[in-house]
Amino acid sequence: MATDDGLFNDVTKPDNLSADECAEYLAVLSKGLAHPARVEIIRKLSNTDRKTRCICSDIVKMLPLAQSSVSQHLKILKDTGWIQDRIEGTSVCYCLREGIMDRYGDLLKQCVRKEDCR
Amino acid sequence: MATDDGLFNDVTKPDNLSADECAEYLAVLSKGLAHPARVEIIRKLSNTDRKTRCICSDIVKMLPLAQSSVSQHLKILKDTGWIQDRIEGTSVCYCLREGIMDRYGDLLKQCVRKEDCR
DNA sequence: ATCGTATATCGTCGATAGGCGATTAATAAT
DNA sequence: ATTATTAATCGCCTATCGACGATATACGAT
Repeated sequence: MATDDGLFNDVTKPDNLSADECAEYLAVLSKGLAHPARVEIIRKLSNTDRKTRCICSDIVKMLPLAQSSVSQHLKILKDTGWIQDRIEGTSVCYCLREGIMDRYGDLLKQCVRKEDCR
Repeated sequence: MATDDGLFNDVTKPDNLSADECAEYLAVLSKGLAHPARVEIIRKLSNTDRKTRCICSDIVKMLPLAQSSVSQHLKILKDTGWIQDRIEGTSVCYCLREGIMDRYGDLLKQCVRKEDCR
């Protein structure tokens, strides 16, 4: 089952953001991507469809980091709204939050390209 | 005249990046946006065309931060490749690097959407 | 030469990031 | 019940961030 913490949980909801909220939200999402290891994780997950397994241990194997460090990065990605997890027996399956890439792209356009935040 | 430091100077050049370089570059740019004040600055600059003046002191006025803090954020934006500066008499004119938004968008697509980094 | 304005840089401080190994917790297998 | 596997968390350490006031620098105007 999907977990429920993080700064911007209801990633699917917030739509009429004030300019400040826009900036805040964009900053949070950007912070999620502000480390190469986390970019790698997002790339990996974006190439794994939702039905496919996307297991934590695979991510650990993929990166030149200790398991604890990877776990930390996964937590940050979860807290910043990029990913979800789902427990499957003894392992944990990670996947991108639905539509998060598009949402990020939209925010970039909204907040950065033009003055049309509300 | 445009200054010349920062991690990814030749923002106009790097085009066939390895996967790692892709991740690194995307992380650096993302770090640039990873603070609301910097998002605000980028928004401000993106709504200011290149001919228009985009003066440092205006940015300071816009933000609820000390001048030294704003200067620090501007430095980070410069170092991460988002902006350029140009001295004009006694003030400094800031603007977005040419095509940086598009480049960021492209990187997102390249590095995150599909496995087509080189 | 002096003053005012505009910016960058320095030094300090507390908070956060990022790394690691060790430990804990939870399940699966024996 | 014991053991193995998987992943999160803890504690520790160092480095970087982010804020600030103070200072330095550079220039224009007087």
